[in-house]
Amino acid sequence: MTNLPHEHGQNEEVILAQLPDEEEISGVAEAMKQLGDPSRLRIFWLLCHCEECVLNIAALVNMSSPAVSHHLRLLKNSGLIVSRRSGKEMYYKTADTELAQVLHHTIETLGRITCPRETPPQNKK
Amino acid sequence: MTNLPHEHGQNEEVILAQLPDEEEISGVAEAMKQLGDPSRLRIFWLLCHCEECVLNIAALVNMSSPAVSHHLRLLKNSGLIVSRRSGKEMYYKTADTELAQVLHHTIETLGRITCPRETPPQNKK
DNA sequence: TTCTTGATTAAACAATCGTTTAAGTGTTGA
DNA sequence: TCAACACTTAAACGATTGTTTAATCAAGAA
Repeated sequence: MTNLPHEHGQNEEVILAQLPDEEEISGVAEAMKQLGDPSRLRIFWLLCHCEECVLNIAALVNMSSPAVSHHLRLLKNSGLIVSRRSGKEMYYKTADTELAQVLHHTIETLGRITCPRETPPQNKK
Repeated sequence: MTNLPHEHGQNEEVILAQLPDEEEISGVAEAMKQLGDPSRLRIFWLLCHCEECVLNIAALVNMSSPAVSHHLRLLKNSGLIVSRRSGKEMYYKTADTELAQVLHHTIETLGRITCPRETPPQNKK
């Protein structure tokens, strides 16, 4: 019943039925895209480990505050971080959601894989 | 010893010491960036579950073969997929690496989170 | 060889993105 | 009220990205 150019031994019907729909794919891609930029990735990683105000974040990642502000807005729009005002300062930190936690865990895991430090890259067979 | 605009109660020194270096961050961002595009995400997801030739992939994700070929090249350059020639056809599938496995797992997890289907979004406290 | 099929490459284009500079909020304290 | 500080927004710019069309390459069949 599948209408493919070539017919191999595979069962594409079953696989296609499980293929996440447009909306679902877009949602995941949106989250991944946010962390596809090194600047945002560093900021997100930082905010996974502490809550900081904009000026401090800018100093820690060595960027201008408008640039940091811009990225913070994107991260916040994607629901990855949250903010809170205290006096003149705006404090940001990673959102306490499963989405943020999964991504944090992924980053830490990938960090070890893509650039191994102490442990050699073991191609487990 | 930290030279920050503001001094909060945090221990930024300790955190900064653990901040992944430039190279490590770039590597992770690169992998995430690849899957930040909905087209590539769908192709990658598909190739996590079957091995297919370009024309079939194009038909399954409803894209032109040049477009698919373009994305396949990017995914391959990032080490996320591998290819094999059999006669006139080039077959692609997800690479058998920890990197690809982690990302696959992340996608499946995020898919359930960002767009819950049967299970309601449980904000576990 | 020549023809057909499968896949890649190249060029062109609009669209998106990240950064910078400058102007604009909002809050605090003098 | 005014000035200083923290932050955000706006506009502009160069750079990158994704898609399309057309041309090219690779492999097998006639």
